[in-house]
Amino acid sequence: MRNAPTILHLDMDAFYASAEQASKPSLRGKAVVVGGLGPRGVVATASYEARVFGVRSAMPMAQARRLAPNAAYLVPRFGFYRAISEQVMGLLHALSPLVEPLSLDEAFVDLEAGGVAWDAVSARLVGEKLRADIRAVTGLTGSVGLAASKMLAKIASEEAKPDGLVLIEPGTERAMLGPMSVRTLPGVGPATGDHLRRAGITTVDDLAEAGEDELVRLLGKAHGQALHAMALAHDDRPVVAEREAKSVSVEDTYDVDIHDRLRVGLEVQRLADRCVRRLRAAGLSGRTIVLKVRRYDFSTLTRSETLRGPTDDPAVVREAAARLLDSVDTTGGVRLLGVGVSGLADYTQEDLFAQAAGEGAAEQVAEEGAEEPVVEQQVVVERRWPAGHDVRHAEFGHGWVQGSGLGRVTVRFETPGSEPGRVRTFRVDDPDLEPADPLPLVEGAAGVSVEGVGA
DNA sequence: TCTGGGGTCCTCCAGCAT
DNA sequence: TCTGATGCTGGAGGACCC
Repeated sequence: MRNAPTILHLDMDAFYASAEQASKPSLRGKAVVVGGLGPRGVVATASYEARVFGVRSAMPMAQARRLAPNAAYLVPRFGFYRAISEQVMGLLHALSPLVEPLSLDEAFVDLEAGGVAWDAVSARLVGEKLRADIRAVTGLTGSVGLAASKMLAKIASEEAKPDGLVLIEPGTERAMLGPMSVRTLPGVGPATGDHLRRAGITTVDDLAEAGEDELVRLLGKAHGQALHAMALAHDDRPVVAEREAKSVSVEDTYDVDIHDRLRVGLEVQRLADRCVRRLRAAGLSGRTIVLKVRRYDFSTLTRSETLRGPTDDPAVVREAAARLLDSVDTTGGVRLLGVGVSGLADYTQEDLFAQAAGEGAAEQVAEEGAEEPVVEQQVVVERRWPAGHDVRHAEFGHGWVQGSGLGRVTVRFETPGSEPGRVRTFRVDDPDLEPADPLPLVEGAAGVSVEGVGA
């Protein structure tokens, strides 16, 4: 661990919900919940106003609706969020070549490697300027943590939320961490937290006192050693700019459990094709095919098969997935199916026989479109008017879908820079109404690249 | 109307080779 | 030739993260 707080962790505040509020003036200051709206959806992000009612990430949507019945419920628009994320990541890359994105809304930056900060004073200045720049370019707020290690920088940004900056001075880490819950440390989730609590360990100080041997005995070698080091505030992990993917997978949860074995088989084939499309789009192939099945009772099992060599052939992946399905009992119904490929390589080395066998299928997949997930969602957008998506009306201009049903769609006409707008209702097939790309959140700023972000 | 989707890493076990 | 130790690989599952 270095002796200056020059590792920065940025965490955008309630990112998806804040982006929606910035995009829709009538939602500012209101409870907004973004997540799956189907019968089995969960909350992806809740605005701070919604959190007041107890709504949290990963909570079933039905529960969120009971807690906050008057909140606005929107489906995620990942293309839109990705465009904003790219603006933010651009600001981070201006600080240092060493930027490690963790997700669309989170990243580590090594400020020392960028030569922009070398002590607490300069680091704090860089952090504050970054927050101001993010607000200027995106209109959103982010919280910044500064410390001498990744773990501490992440804890600091959590402490800084929302819309703040916390710097942990080297030398003060142990005192600060000591009284905190073990759950504060990365890698301690509900299961490990419970395990430790049963052993009488609830705080970081307890962890440090327990000693490495005891933690290894309780949690296993890797986890025990890592946790003991973290409790002592030891963390030497570098900021890593490029990470190679280890696996590619797709999965679907069905609104209603599937009982029909034939249908299960067809869904697995469909997922295998989707997975291969993703694999090919990334220029990858893989050796191990994994089938995932979540049954009616939420029990989850996986079956995998390792091939002789890597493949990106849809027929080969389909056949392997079908073989794996043969070994699974789906009596009682399945709620989720998934197909994944791991053991990735960035080249294909399929034997000639398999190539020939798969040719027809490969063409079929190509015809369905290499960017199928996006295309498929755009088709859905056009027909179903998902809540929250942008639209344009020939007469009333730009707006967003507030809700739809019974052949009607309700639209609120407003833009990021306007006052809260008025609501009008149209027939779903109104020829004057069409889906639109999101508008930039900040007028005159570099601008959200809006191409195709409606999906 | 209870529990998404896409990942990573770790542990344990069995089978096999040395 | 047999046996035990060891290490590797594959398969399954669990925990965690955003």
